[in-house]
Amino acid sequence: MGESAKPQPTLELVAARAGVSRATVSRVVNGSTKVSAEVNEQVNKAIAELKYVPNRAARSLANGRTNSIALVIPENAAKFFSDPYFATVIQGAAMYLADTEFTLTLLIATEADPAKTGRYLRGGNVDGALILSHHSDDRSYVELAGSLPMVFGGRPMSNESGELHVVDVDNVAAATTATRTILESGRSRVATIAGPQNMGAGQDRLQGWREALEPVGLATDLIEYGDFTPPGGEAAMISLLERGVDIDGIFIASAQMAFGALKILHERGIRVPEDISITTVDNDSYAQSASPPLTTIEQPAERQGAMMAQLLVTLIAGGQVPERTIINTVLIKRGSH
Amino acid sequence: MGESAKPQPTLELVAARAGVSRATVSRVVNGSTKVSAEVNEQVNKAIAELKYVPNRAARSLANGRTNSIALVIPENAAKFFSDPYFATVIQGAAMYLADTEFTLTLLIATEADPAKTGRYLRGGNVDGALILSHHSDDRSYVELAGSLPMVFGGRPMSNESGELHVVDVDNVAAATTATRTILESGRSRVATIAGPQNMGAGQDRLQGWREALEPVGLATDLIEYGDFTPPGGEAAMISLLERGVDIDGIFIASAQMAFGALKILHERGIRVPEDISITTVDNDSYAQSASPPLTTIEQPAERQGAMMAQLLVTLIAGGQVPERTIINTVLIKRGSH
DNA sequence: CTGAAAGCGCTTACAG
DNA sequence: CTGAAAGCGCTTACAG
Repeated sequence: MGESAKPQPTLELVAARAGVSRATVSRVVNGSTKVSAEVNEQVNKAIAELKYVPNRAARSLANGRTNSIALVIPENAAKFFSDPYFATVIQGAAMYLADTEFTLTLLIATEADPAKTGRYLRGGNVDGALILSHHSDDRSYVELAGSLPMVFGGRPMSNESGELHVVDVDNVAAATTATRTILESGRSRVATIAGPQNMGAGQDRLQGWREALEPVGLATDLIEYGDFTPPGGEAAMISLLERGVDIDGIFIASAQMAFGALKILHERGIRVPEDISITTVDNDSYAQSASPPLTTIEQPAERQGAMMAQLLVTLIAGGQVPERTIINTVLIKRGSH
Repeated sequence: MGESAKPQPTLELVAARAGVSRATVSRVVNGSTKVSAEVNEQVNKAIAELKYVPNRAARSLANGRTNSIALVIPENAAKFFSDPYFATVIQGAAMYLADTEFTLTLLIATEADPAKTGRYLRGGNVDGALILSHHSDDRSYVELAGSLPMVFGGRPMSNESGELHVVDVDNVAAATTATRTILESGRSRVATIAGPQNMGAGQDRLQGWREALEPVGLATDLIEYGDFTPPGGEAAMISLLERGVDIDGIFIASAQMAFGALKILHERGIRVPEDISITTVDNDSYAQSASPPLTTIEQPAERQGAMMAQLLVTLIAGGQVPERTIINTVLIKRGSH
């Protein structure tokens, strides 16, 4: 008959201690305004004394909300997680949600069972989802957008439906700006190391480079591709050099690739920016620590993540959000151009 | 009376369709062995046809388990998330759990409300927790270990209780090995750039450096500290050089710091490894892309994360796990020593 | 091997 | 402003 130690105190216990009904305790817990100040105080006192914490499962079952949000990440996560840009987006979303009632559930979209994630999302386990997939095979998520509030980070490749909400930077404009910065220092033979063409960011940055060169009558034939990583940048740089063309500028689609490219350039005694002017995207530690430090386009990744979370919360609450939200980028001039 | 569209099919619907009771459907869903093959098949057919997915909240409320695991991360997450090592640990844990019934909930231990995380963990919202905090103020989590299955990544600073489960690399041995590698190339004036001394890894690697030098009668006075980031490494390198001592080797406690130090060395025309031999810890893209590529100790971060998850799952299931699990490191020889 | 029934801890119309 | 009661969708002894 004595009180046992471990089990969490329940609403019922709080109610008994405060001398009110469970309904009233529930109202206090949920911040209902229709509770008298006096009762409100009693109940809060009991809650504090008992260290009562509401049971999520019960609450969820009763009101049909889960208070949890999925963060979907492509399995190809080795690359993904170690990319400071994505890591920072996640951080921004997580920190924003830490101040809300929502909890973030990490979902790895595994290739072994591709339907698993969809099942989970559709299974009523979350109130909404943040999608960071960027590959061409993101169709399944795009289709889910009809039945579950979702916000995409970066534009998905397969956007037929239109009824999507995405938070993105204007990658085309960013690349154009970065490329023009090279032109301003008087260069005229400008190459690019582009990102993967099965990602929106990869496509758009290549496009932006073109849009800077074409209007001024410069050639757009010097293109190599990398996977956004340092080794990818190294390989692309080598290929570029092997062409035997006189290059005096390169727009490189990510700082990590620029970093790899720089290494090759150093090894061959090619000077930056004297011989080749370089600009890139991402203001991460690669851009900052490179020699010379890289002139780059900063993407406010943390803000992007927070924005994604904020929009999703709005969506879940039944609010309206724009289909496309653009996060402004800023050009950071350093020594590489 | 017509069937409406959206609402998830319930257990009840499946039962009706399969012509059995809800209890039986529940048994099938949970893989009970005491169901006849025939009934089992009928039920599974109904489940497939209805695309039934069990409601987590209801299940959780009924059986007292949440099937979710918290991943606790210190708020000081800017540094944290962009550290490839931690990112990879998280990835390892997430991928391991993706194949289980458990879901990973990201918890940022916010400084604004330090008790919030504790409340969440104690509130019965999760079945267990993975703690990646490494600072001296991790006491609150250590204390929680009594009431909730927990596994620590890296040894916590305040380990009074003893009843802890930690997965760690042997940082002392790693540092000793790395430092000895410098000695083997005939160096005798060996400095270190150590990590933060409020983290276990920072302390232990400094200790390992000492243990390599003292037995052979070398001085252990050349110590500078950094925060594990490239800028931290730069600053420490500058301080080291300002001492005006002839240094011919440096053990640097992280690749990111080594990376920063290398930048300073390049600028001053000091050659690596000719003038100064360098070894470090972490086989990430910093170590791989540096010039020269860094001789380093690889910590299998993904495996560490997976191991943490695995041990926690065992603990939750009521199993026994060792208090300390050591992940082996491996020395990777490259051009910097 | 299978079913009826109680119960998990909340929320929420509905009355008053 | 407050309470009694039904209900959220499962699981699990308990019988049979």
